[in-house]
Amino acid sequence: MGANYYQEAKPLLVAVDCIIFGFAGDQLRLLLFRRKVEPHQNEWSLIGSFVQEEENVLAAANRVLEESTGLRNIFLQELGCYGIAERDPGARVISIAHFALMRIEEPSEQLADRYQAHWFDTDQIPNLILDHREMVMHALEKLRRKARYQPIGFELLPEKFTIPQLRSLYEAIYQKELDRRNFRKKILSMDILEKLEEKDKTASKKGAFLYRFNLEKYQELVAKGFNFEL
Amino acid sequence: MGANYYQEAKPLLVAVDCIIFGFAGDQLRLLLFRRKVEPHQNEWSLIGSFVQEEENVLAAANRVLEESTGLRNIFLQELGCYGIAERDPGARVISIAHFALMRIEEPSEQLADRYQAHWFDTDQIPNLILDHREMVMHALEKLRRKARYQPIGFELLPEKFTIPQLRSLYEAIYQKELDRRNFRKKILSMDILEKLEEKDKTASKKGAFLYRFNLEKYQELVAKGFNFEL
DNA sequence: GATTATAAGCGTAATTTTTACGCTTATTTT
DNA sequence: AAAATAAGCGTAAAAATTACGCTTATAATC
Repeated sequence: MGANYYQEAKPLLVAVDCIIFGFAGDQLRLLLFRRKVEPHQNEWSLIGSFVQEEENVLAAANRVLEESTGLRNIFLQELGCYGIAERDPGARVISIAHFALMRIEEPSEQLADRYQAHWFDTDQIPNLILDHREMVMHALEKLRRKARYQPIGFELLPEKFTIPQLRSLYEAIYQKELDRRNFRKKILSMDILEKLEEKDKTASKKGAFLYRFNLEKYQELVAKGFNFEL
Repeated sequence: MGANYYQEAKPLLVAVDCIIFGFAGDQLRLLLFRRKVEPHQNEWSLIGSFVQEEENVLAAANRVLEESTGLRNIFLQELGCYGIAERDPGARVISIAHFALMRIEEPSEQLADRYQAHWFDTDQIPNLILDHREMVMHALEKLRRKARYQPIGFELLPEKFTIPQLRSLYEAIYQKELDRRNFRKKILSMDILEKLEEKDKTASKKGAFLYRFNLEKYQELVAKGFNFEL
């Protein structure tokens, strides 16, 4: 110890990996990529990168997201550290896994072509390299837990959405049916949705009113002690 | 990329830091240490260490705990990665913070002498080095959130405890008073405590029966869909 | 052009959970 | 023996959750 404190320690490679979730067709989906390098070249993998010398870890995850989807400012949060010494046969690498939530919109096919990426159903995930399956499973657990107490579900929906769409999302997350009428009652009673004049008519004959999540209102309520729970 | 994939990346120092909580005198407490090295020698700090080349990250945290308290097998869980590039003026170090829960028992004074450690009230935490205060605040939040849905509080109590003791712990964690009668009703209704014959008479004239957390019973109930919530 | 089918949307009753709080009990202190 | 204290038990009121019937708007079908 002492003067040599920092010199005596052995540095390790530090990576970030991103578990990217989306929602489409009433299903929760995961974005996976073909690995470009050996070992395991061409196998399905989470997208990741090494953390650069002067780069914040979270910034590295954001960079990876932008490089792999073209999107900035999407929901991104740390999942945890994967630090088993032998987890990567290529070298001693610890990975800080992050999970991201994005709206799947038009560029979906472009994504696939440009980045060799593909959306998988979360209950049909192919074999993944290293400990990536474990990361995905943990991310799913975390998403399920977190979605209940924080309004993060909206990150997966378009800005304007219907109550039935929102319910369908929660049914996908929780993997269980929710009563239409009670769900609507509960979410509306929170008073964090803004009702719009427009209706979405793509999903039903009658059509359903579009709503928007009101972040300011939500934060105001939270400041007064409100707890989101769905 | 390609063959040089791993070679091109720049390795970083990886540390673990431990936020160690205890409970004594109806107060939640935090174990802090005098830092042994420069910079910030002698200032209050979390206990930590660099992750060794062939060591799992979690194992490093466990090693630190054992070296600093003499205790093995205490509750330990990852808190998160602290990865701001400039967080440590001594070098580029990322730290994986962990939080630990321990029973404060006899060796408390020994700890202080042997390891230059001291238990602080969680609402009277002194200035800490680097981003350690931030880590502690996050750990407190996580503890408060997690204690509500997982029976981790028992890790902070002696094996045998009374209902009023348990309530006092939760009052300390949540920083609010809980109704004696409703608290008892709720925790007993879960059917995860085993009532003992003995009474503890140190805290009241009448004395209170001792209980023990029944882990097997708890796990059995969880398997059947039970959700702990306090 | 009327009828049917479908999902949206509104309401109400039953049930369960939470909250508030009174009363008794065992023991120590006065 | 009386008073004081915290443990422990019970019950009623209030709030939240659950179950589910009915109406409505629209597109598809007859």
